[in-house]
Amino acid sequence: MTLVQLDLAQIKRSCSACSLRHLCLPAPIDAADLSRLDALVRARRPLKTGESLYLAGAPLRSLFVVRSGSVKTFVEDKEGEAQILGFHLPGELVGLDALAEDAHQCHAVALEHTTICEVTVPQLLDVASQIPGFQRHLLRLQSRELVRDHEHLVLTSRLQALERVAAFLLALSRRYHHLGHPENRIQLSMARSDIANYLSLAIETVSRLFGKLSDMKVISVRRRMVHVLDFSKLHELAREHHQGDAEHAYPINAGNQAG
Amino acid sequence: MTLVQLDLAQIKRSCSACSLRHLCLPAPIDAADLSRLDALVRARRPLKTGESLYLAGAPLRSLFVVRSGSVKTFVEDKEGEAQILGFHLPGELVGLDALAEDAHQCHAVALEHTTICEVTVPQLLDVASQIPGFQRHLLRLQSRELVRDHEHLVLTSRLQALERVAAFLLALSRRYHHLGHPENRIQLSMARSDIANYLSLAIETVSRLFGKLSDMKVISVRRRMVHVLDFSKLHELAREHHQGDAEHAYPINAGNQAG
DNA sequence: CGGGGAATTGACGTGCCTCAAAACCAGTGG
DNA sequence: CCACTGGTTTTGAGGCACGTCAATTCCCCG
Repeated sequence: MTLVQLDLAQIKRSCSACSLRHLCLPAPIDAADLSRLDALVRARRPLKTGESLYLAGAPLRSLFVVRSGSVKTFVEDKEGEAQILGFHLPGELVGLDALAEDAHQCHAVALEHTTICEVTVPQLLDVASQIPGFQRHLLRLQSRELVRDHEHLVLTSRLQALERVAAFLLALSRRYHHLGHPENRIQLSMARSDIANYLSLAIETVSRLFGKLSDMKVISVRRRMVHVLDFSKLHELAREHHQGDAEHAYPINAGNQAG
Repeated sequence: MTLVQLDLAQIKRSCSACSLRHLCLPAPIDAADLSRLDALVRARRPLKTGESLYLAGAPLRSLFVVRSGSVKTFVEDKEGEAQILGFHLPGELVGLDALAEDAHQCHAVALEHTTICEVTVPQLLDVASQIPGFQRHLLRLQSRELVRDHEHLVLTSRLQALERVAAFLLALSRRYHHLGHPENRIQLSMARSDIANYLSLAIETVSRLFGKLSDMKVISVRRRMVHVLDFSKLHELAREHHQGDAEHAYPINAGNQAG
């Protein structure tokens, strides 16, 4: 390997050149600060499908940003049954829930071939106390995570099974679109069982509802490839804009059966 | 009102004299820093039952600490149906989910007569950047909130109705005990409908299960006063230590019906 | 003592889970 | 090129935990 190649690799994994920069860094950041950040971000060996980024209980050393691919985080109960907390796409910070106890509270596993940026916590806190606005940025990211969790709770607690699936697909579409993907084409990186677990449904129910949405010509599904055919219908099903829908006038209960 | 009384009131609401100090402040904090904090904490007019601390959508100006009483936070969907996100007891910070968008994402309402400490966000961030460890403390608090939310999700997603109620009571018992209350005596500040909503159950189900736990001699209930009679049984029911229980060998499903 | 919200209790219905089996697909090796 | 294997996904039949509806009962409070 020549020096030139090394330099290229170096540049390629620096924040300055990263296309995801606007996702993990605060908006106004000058060149000097940026290079300071570059110094402390390390690239990790890429993860293969199913490989673990960290385990619950592990001492907190670093936080991670997904660079490409995707990661699921989940907790396990005593019987070994998992509850998936979230799916993390490129540009998203992983590990924030470990800051309370200085130990990871959940497992993080790659859903596909995935590359990761790593920042050690002491360095991160150090930089945060020095670069104005960065401390605030961290708080913002954590707060955003809180809001996400609340949305997840509402998703699983207050929506019918079909509504959950529709909302899930819409959210994924939005997030991938935000990363520059076409918004009608969703390449799922997770298995049906992961989707079911995340939505608190049985795997068979998810499968059936994918079929139903397909029958309704709202999406087309082939294995893990989903195409959205009718966004407005999907929105309607996800109860996201409810513009005078007629057919499914369910009573909206304080705590319905499905949640 | 005399000057002496004013001074007493002043002292009483200062952080230095607050019995909850160890809850909202980082452990090692010196006298000078403490008085600096005192300067920026304001007491608010007490809230009556049902009164609102802030509404979703309101611009973020301050964060709040419950001083006495309790608060529920909740979001509302388009149909006006609520989903309760959490109950906040004395010493707990409220409003952290507003830091992402500089606007409150949920409503906060007092469940009983409640007193509140208020800190404006600019002042808080200012102090955080000056007092070493305080920035970290804020991140810790937010992280703890994340962990709480994850526990709430597991509670509603993976547990049977009876298990949820048991786990809920145990958690409340623990939290009040931590505040110096007797751990077997739980004075609920919220209505059955709030508990039901928080646990994603129908209000009738909660009522029936309170009755069932009472029949089983695990608790005694009279209106909003709950006494725990058998902690180990309650733990068992909450699936918190599962020591070879025989009777209810449910299959633990990937996504059971109730969630 | 009477009005009204909160809580309880009972009868019944159903959305989703469970169990079971078939279909599908990717990867492997003959 | 195709049969073989194992995991994933789909499809069907039936059951149950919890929701819904409706009617009391219980308190709190004026």
